[in-house]
Amino acid sequence: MDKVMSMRVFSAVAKNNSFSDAAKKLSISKAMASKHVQNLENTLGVRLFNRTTRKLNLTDVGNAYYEKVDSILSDIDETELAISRLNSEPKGKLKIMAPPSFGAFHLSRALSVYLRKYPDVTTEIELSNRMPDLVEDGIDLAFHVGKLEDSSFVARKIASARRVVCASPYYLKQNGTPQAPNDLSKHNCMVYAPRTALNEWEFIKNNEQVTVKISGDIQCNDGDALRIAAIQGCGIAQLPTYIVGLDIQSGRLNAILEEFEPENLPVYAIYNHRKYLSAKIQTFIEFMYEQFQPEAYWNEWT
Amino acid sequence: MDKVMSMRVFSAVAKNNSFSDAAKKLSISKAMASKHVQNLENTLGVRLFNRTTRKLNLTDVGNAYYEKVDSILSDIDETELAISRLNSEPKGKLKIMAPPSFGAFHLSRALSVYLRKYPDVTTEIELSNRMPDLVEDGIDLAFHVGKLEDSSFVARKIASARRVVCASPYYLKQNGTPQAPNDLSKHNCMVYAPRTALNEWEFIKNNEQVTVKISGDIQCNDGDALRIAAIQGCGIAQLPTYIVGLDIQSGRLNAILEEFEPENLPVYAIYNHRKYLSAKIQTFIEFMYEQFQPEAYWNEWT
DNA sequence: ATATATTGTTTCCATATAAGAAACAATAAG
DNA sequence: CTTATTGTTTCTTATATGGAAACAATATAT
Repeated sequence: MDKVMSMRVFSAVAKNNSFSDAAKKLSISKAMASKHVQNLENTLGVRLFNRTTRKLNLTDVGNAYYEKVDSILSDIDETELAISRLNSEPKGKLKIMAPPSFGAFHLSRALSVYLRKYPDVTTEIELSNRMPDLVEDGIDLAFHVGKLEDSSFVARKIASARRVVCASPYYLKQNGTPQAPNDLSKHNCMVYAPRTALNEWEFIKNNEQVTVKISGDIQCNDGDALRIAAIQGCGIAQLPTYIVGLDIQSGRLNAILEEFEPENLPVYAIYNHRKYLSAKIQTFIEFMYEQFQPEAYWNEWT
Repeated sequence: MDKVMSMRVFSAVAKNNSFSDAAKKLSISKAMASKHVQNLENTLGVRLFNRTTRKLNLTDVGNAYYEKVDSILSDIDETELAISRLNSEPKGKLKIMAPPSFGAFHLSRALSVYLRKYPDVTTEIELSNRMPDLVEDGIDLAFHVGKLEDSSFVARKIASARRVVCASPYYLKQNGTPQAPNDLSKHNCMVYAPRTALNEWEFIKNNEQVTVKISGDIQCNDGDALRIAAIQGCGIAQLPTYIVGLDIQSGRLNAILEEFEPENLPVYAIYNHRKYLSAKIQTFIEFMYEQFQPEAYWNEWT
């Protein structure tokens, strides 16, 4: 028998000086009203009302209890209301994790708009190339580019990342421009290994996916570092356009082998659970999704 | 599912960072611990913990809830403890009702001793000849002399009241002393009608109860008034010894027809309920009972 | 690597409980 | 004297409770 309910019944009976009226107001039978008060009396070992079938009077213990019960009940109600509100309005700290090459520019760019829209939300951002442990690290939302291995969390695709092979104009002038994927074997191809090593590059040739083993003198898990290396003419890199899009647009890098481009990688927002998702997380995921509809701005530069 | 229990489980899980440990400490199965937290999450519409089988973390809603839950729980516990104590230690106001002729002297005499023994008890005394309505009048304890009609309350016999026929020496000298109950018909017999009218007096003759119709020019529901009348020589009265005991002892009144005395009347303490009787009432009943053991002092004057 | 132990969850089932309808006892009011 | 209303009790049924065991996931030990 639910003690909180018993307390509600007791309070109502005391207020109305009647079991019947209290039962009506609480939409329960008077039989239950009677049992609830008895339940309280039994657990407390105390008589709360002196009552006959016609008269009702709080005992003085009952009176002392009554003085406390209402404040306890309203404490419970207020707390539950506040908790529900906390979850239904975007509010509180949003802990986000993202790969540096994605987060440093694109995430913070979007975030600044989001935070202006929801001023009660604050953020803590961790940029890292490691795979996040949402529960252990207490992370609300993590971004991941590429296929997902683990499925112990929920993922929502928010954008796609076009991958492009590129090099600096200077490098291409010095070493020639590859015309087909296989030409890459003669070049210094810098390996981007975000979270998983990638010493193969994907392409699409005659509607068929082909992979080309590549090699070079730089392997790095940080896309921005490779971008700098490419710009400086160290070699060729296959990088997402969210890293090199602007460089290609401005001519610092040239895209090559565009006609062999592989399928875009998915960009996921991943989080812990689907049920009872808090408003701050829900609205942020939705907001990020909107940002990159119908196509992420970083994928086009012509 | 008891919400208070669910809150206790939630609090324990948060404290121990473990469902299993919390379950052990609360002596429930871990299955139940899990269900209780789910119960809370469902009623609140909120995720309280991020959890996998190996890791556990409060969500920030969970954290906000946790900050409140403990204070609510301790509020409930403290209240219940205080209420139990209130009932188990003599404390608070004791509302007593008694017939004036009994209360004005004997009750207040005993009460002054009782109150010295239990300083946390205060009293409100109503002296009245009417029959008390314990519930309506909010009376903790009432005293009644004589047979009980109503049985909607609990009664405890605490003493017996000897009844004696008496008159002033002056009256007897003027009108003669009756030698047998039947002689009373020639006398002015004052009718004492406490709560129920008594125009018959009881006697015992040859081990058999006999009643004698009496008449006189005074009928009163207040014993003390009749006592005064008797002392002043107005007539003969049959009165309890708790009223006239001292007068007979001092010679202001003479007892007559002592060999025909009827059975003593019971003196009852009556109260509302037997279960969960508060300490103040319980101890007071016991105290009063002790006062008049083995025999009430008012019944003997020789 | 493989085995073992421990975690939180789920399933299953006997048991206990909740809830209300109706009968009941007590007592005001008409 | 009848009627209506009170709080309690009884009775029955549908539901919930609670734990054992199976389960899935994942640390730790060997």
